[in-house]
Amino acid sequence: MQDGRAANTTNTTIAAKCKVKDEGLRQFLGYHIKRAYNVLRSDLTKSLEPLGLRITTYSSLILIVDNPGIRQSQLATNLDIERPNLVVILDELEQRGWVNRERVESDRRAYALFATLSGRQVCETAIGIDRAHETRLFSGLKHAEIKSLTAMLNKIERHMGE
Amino acid sequence: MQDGRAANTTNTTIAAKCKVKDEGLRQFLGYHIKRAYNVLRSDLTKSLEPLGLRITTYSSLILIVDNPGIRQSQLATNLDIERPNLVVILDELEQRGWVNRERVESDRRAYALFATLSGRQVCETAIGIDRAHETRLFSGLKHAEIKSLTAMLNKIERHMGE
DNA sequence: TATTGTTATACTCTATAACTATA
DNA sequence: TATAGTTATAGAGTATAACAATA
Repeated sequence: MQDGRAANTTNTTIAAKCKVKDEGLRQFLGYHIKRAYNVLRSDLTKSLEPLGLRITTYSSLILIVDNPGIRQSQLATNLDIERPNLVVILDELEQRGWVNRERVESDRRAYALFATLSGRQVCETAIGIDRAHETRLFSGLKHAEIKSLTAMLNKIERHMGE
Repeated sequence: MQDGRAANTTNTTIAAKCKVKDEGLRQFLGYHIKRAYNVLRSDLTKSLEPLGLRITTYSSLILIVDNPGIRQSQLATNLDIERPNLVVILDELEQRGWVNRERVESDRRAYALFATLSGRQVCETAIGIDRAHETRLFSGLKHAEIKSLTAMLNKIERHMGE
């Protein structure tokens, strides 16, 4: 089964007329997670683009809206983003007028982050878009399936800390 | 542990003393898929690195080993990789001596891809490493859970074609 | 005209080292 | 000295347009 190239003169291109064999890849759960993630990322990116948000800026904005005064370091930790990468994300959010950095008086090294009114508004809109995006892509799954899927993914994610 | 400072004047830094609220993000399945994928990607990348393989070169190599004579365009389609990006992946595999591009006589635009002996050997080793990696990270999941997880992810993935 | 592989390019995400200013 | 934020930089993945050779 491995080697289709019986003769160069008769049929050099067996793979071309057969279905591609991908059992070797499909045996790995990680392969399916990657493919599902790519589909989701691509669709959500396109869905958020009209708002001027990327997935990273959107995720950051949600946490800032829900946690007024959060520090950059806390945000980075919670989003699993390296601090240097967060800087440009916040620059972008600040430039759009959606987030403010405010010096913390008690520790002048740190910045506390606050969403502006328009930041909270665009965040609400984005959440609605995200919900619609997931409703669309997860329509084949029952509510209970989504819950168990979430639980299993959390188990995988937490496994690195052990 | 995080925050010892009680009050600024009253309390400008509420988030600093509370656990960060991430329910807004955690309501989305896509967020959990992304985090699980990042953990998996990072661990598999490190695991394959000693072999000189990246995830993309490794995935390509598996498909070439399992489908001798496959064309680049077929490979790109099956891996959901754009053709231009596949070129550098194959350059790398060819440079390592793991894959050969062979002109197809019946269509001289195309290349048929074949794994070399050492290509098949490194692929076998990599598959063993991948299995160990998944065994490690999925140890919290039962076999039946992994199967249903795979099925659900496939549903999500296929939803884009509709 | 369409397709295969290629080049060039660009954008995003991720990752690390080193700097500054505060603590 | 240690930490918060920053700068600079590099690697990897992804995406599109345009080209040459071939169909």
